[in-house]
Amino acid sequence: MLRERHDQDTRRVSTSETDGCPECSGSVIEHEASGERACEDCGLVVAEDAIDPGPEWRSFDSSEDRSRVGAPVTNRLHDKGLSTNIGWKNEDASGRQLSSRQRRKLERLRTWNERYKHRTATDRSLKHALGEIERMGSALGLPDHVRETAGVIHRRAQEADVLLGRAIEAVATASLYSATRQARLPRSLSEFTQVSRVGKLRIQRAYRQVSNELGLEDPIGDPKSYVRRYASDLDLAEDIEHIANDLLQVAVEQNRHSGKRPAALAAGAVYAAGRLANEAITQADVSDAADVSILTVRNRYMELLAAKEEGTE
DNA sequence: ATGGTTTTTACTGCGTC
DNA sequence: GACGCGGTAAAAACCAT
Repeated sequence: MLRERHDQDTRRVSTSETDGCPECSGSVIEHEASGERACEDCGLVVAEDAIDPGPEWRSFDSSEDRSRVGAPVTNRLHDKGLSTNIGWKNEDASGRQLSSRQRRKLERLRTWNERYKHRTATDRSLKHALGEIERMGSALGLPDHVRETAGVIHRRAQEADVLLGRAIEAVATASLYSATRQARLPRSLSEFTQVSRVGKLRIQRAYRQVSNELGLEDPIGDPKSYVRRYASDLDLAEDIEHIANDLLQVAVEQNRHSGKRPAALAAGAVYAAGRLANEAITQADVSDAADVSILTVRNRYMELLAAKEEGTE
């Protein structure tokens, strides 16, 4: 018994943006979570890492005015770039020098403005963390949008009191790690260890807690996110993809998946699905596509079928 | 460091085309 | 015989403690 396809995580993209599927000229839908665009009919993945088609800048208040005036709000600055800045020059708007009285007044204003900006301890630590995220992000060559999400994650972590007695840098690193995974850019934890100032263990702990606390999905750890790609690589029909996802669903519900490599589970599911659908695909094919050994494909696929048997009884 | 898992490598026999 | 498949044994890699 197959369950209906979950449609809430895909959305149709307007035809003006796409030319339809190159294979079968079916309509192309976008997978929201992964950013992949795939054909609705044949499952061919048209483009991965699609550019977000949404509006680039939002309006700053609820008004309709979207005039592009001023800098965009960014989560990469601790105050989102919205605080007041006072120039350092001692001149007025038209460039005239100021009187000494006005100059002293301006000095005071600057002082207080700076104090206000970094007033609270949380602001200061956030600033620190965002600095670290920037530093590590550029050291690892991660794209801007990843650093941006890392900033958001860190901010949320801070609001959820994850920091308590933890090195800020550990949480910052964890946030960045999490953001890169969200963006499906698999970087190993050890790469982060090399640029971070804290040890692997602390980062791991922080990562666990952050993702638990914030309920973040881990797209890399989710076997289903691999299915589409493998199925596409192997030129498999869409219903096979569905069967594979269904098998994974059952296995996850029975907790048969913990500890197993997600990619391996996905590979097993794809093979099992192919077999159930009488598709001519070999274990070696799947093993190749998924970069998992043949034996592992075998073990996973048999487990999945066993889980399905138990589930239906 | 250690112990428990999973994954990989290597080698096997069986059936089919 | 070549190929796909299922199994075992042992080493390697991984992860949590």
